[in-house]
Amino acid sequence: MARAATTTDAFNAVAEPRRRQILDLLSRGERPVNDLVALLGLPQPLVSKHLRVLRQVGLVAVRDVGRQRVYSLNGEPLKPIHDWVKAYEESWSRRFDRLDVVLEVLQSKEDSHGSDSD
Amino acid sequence: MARAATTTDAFNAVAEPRRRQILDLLSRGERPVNDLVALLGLPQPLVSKHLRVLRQVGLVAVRDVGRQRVYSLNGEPLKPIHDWVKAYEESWSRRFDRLDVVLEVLQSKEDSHGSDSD
DNA sequence: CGATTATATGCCAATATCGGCATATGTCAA
DNA sequence: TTGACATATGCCGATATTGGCATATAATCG
Repeated sequence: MARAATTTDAFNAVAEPRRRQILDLLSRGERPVNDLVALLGLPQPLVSKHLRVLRQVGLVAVRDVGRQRVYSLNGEPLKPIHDWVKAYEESWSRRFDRLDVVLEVLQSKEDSHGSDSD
Repeated sequence: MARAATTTDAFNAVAEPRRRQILDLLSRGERPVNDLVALLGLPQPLVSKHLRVLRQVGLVAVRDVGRQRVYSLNGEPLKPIHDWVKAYEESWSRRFDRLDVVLEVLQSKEDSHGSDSD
């Protein structure tokens, strides 16, 4: 085995920061590839490759306009991510409701287990 | 280069479904490793390895209790994920506000570009 | 047709993963 | 001390990634 393919999931596809950047740009409106290339300052083949991954998980759609390919956002595959993290929202916003847990965290940081930093 | 380390980010750490499962279990309360092993039905070394990754990105904390190591959830590193996806929430909940985009998606699916299924 | 523009693909190197299995480390009990 | 229990680590194989560079494919223009 190995790590799951980046095209398995939105989870996996979006773990790559550049792909998140691309989505962020597209959220402002559709763009042809070369626009993205210019905005990102990355080599064109690399951008095309990232777009391919995003296409395969359905996060972007393409449309042909002359010799350009215009990419647009399709956020729906992000919903599972949203749904999943949303359940944890309280764990940081109301995190002092469970002081015991906080204390445990602090305690384990002071303890002697190689300080779990690795 | 290669793919970013799983320990780089919460984004990367959480791309692995088993690690999400572990967090889901811990969200119900802290647990020693063997509890998780039993609940997940996975080999113990594998669980320990996943826990290590989660520890390295700060998603879990450990506490020693006798010869057991009790793991607990720390959701805070998930906040960046939440913040990021949240911005896209409208793109699926209000997705018919931009009918043009929807039409483009449909159109590109009918078009002849190898149907972007790959 | 040939040239140019726009984008996608192919191949390569380097890397780090996940899972399997064996084993090290650590802790408590007799 | 010896042993049993709980957990972590080490090494291995197989795989797939990201980025680089060259090149293929596609479409438009003269």
